[in-house]
Amino acid sequence: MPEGHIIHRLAAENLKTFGGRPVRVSSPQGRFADGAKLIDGQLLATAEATGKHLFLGFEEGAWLHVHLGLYGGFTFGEGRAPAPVGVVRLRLENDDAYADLRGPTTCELLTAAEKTAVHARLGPDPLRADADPDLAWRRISASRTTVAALLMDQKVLAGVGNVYRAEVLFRLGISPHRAGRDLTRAEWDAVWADLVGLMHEGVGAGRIDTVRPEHTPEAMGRPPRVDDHGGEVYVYRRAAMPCLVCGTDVRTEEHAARNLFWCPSCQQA
DNA sequence: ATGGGATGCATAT
DNA sequence: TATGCCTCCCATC
Repeated sequence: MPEGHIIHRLAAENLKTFGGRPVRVSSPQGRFADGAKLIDGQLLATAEATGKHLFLGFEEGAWLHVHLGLYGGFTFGEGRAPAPVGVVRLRLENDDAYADLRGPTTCELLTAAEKTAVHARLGPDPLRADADPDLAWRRISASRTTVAALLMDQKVLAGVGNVYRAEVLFRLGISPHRAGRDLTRAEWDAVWADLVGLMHEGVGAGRIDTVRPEHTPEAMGRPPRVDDHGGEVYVYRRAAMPCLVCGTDVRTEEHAARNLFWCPSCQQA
């Protein structure tokens, strides 16, 4: 379930599990066999994330660059690694633990310069302390593109995906169809601040929860919901269900090749 | 058994 | 704007 919060968690978990020790690196599937061989047995020195990009730094200077794409994922386990199940692109292991990577859109080795180039094409990441939200504001405030599309554009903002996009716009009552340049500075500041808060909570929880305490099913006197993506949200994947705040049916449409969800009443143009 | 969908992105037009 | 790609899982037949 890869938006930026998951990638930051993965950086921390990889570092905790493998950091400072030699790591056996392999590619049971074979597709990353050449790269795995180059770093096999080296110490894992660092791990970091920017947006949805994960970087593991090895002792001789190579960077393992992973992007999960739509459905890639890591599985961690304790103890000796079992025989691989399914299509495992990358396996990291030591005597105490292992991690399997399946289905990534990117799994490659980069030089430091190549890694820098990846960072250079990404906008500020709300989860990074060194992020400069002004860089995003400059692009948004000059763009005729919808705010819905801009929030998903990793050159504008790194780490926000379809769930955070839908939810932050709902929480601030902003119609997803407004042009970026029609946002006020105050609205942008609020969007950024909310993303910083929500995404940090997401890193801690490992899931996306955006519903304020006063709107939880319990507080509203509704039966509790079980959401199939794992968190409590206002509009994401709630098409044709009543808005948790006003009761209007949540709407959905395909927007720039992604499913967009919003409440037409709470988020007026 | 099958097929569609998915929290993403690159490329082509 | 449309298409392809990576892989798994679930609903449906």
